[in-house]
Amino acid sequence: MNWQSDLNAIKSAFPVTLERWYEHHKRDLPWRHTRDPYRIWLSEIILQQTRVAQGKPYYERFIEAYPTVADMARADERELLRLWQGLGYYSRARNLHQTARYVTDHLAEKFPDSFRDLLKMKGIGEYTAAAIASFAFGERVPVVDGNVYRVLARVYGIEEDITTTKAKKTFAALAGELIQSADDPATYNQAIMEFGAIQCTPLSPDCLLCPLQQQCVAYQTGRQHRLPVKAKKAPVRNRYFNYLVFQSKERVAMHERTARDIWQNLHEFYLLETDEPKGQLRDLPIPEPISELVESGTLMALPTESMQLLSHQRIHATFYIIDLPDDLTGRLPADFQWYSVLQAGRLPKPVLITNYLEKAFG
DNA sequence: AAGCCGGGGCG
DNA sequence: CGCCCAGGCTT
Repeated sequence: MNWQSDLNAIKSAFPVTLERWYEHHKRDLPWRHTRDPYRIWLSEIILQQTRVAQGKPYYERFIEAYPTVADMARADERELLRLWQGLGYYSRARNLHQTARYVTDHLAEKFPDSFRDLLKMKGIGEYTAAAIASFAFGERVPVVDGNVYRVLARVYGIEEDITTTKAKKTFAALAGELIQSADDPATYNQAIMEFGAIQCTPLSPDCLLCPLQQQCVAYQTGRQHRLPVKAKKAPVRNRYFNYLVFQSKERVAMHERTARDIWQNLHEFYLLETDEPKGQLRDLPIPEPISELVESGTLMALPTESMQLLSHQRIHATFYIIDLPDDLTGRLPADFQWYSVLQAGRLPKPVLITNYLEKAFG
């Protein structure tokens, strides 16, 4: 038996193993006692990005308030939103109402009964369409939610970053292949999600009592805690660069950046960085020797503002032109030099500075 | 492809 | 405090 047929054997055994596990471990949840697409739809919308424990009481209240889709369609939107209060992602509630009205008014209270038609409803995406189609109508379409990413990434040792579009395709294709071997697509879909929720959990998966321990690539290679791979988005930091553009007789003072920071070895004006925007020169924390220069100089025109986006930073720049009397031009820090506009134009500079020079002196 | 939308529970 | 949760819509 080569590895290819070996892998296929695992693939066909996997769904049935999960289905059997599910029959023994499934939680008793209210939406598991019905095949009414309305109730299943409601439960799926509530459970989007929401834990079962948090959503369950809401589900009970909604079913009591609106036993049928027509009841929900007739409801006042403010009342529906009030019932939703505290669940978050409030657009879910608005979409819920819209779809209830659509099903009632245009589909004679009969829910779409296929994955394709369900997808057309407001608030129903790939995951929810697959969930309703399989749970209510037995369609053989795979759900791919956070649990499925985690379980498949671990069992098959998939290292792709699950936040990318490419990875979504990889997982959807694998899930679509796997569900072909399921005894019952609805049970299998429930099973893989339940398995992810209570056995193959994000932080401390119960690998020691896991029925897939032998075939799980992650466990066999000790990587279960590092899968799935999920890139964290780098937070964009706001920085405020207040430039004092000292000028004297058609020349400007510049220096080279040397710090371990952006724009290393590029030239810029005298910089005061603050962690919040400062609208005026007098609000800036100007150190002693420089403040004397500013006092003696002349502020020319209004400050110019511009912004530059970097990968993980947003630079907000404000430029103040300060004209210095001749006798003070030697008082800047030692690394500053005076350049004609032409000379300054030839220095290596950040785009932000180049643009400013062009606009102010070009 | 990336940003936005939320509240709660967990280690 | 950061991560994650039965995702989907908009830009």
